[in-house]
Amino acid sequence: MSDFYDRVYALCRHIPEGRVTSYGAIAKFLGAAKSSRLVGYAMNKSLTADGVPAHRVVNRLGMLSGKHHFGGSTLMEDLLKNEGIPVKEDQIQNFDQYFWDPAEHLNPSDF
DNA sequence: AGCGTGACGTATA
DNA sequence: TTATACGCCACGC
Repeated sequence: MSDFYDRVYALCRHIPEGRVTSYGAIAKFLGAAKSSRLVGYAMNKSLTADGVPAHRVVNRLGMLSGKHHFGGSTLMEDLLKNEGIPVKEDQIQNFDQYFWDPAEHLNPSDF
């Protein structure tokens, strides 16, 4: 397992309940701002790993782009709603209000 | 070993 | 302003 993935997983575990972040924010925080796709790829793998709240990670528009990978059901949506995050039409409402920026809450030296 | 792919994001037209 | 193009890099075939 590559270091990059480990870092992504570690970071995701730091996402507080009821909050979400974006692939780009994660990539940027990990120093791979141009590799946001890799973050998404890593999340895909994380579906099989536990301790990684993949449902709290969405694209920069707050859209549930990965919902299709959650078994094809409304699981992701339910999980988010369950944490108090309003989701409608595969999109988080008031996204900026729930957005959680790792750079503002985590210590880069931990990674 | 090489090629295509992808839960994104930014840059152009 | 909306639509398309391209870069990015690890992974699977």
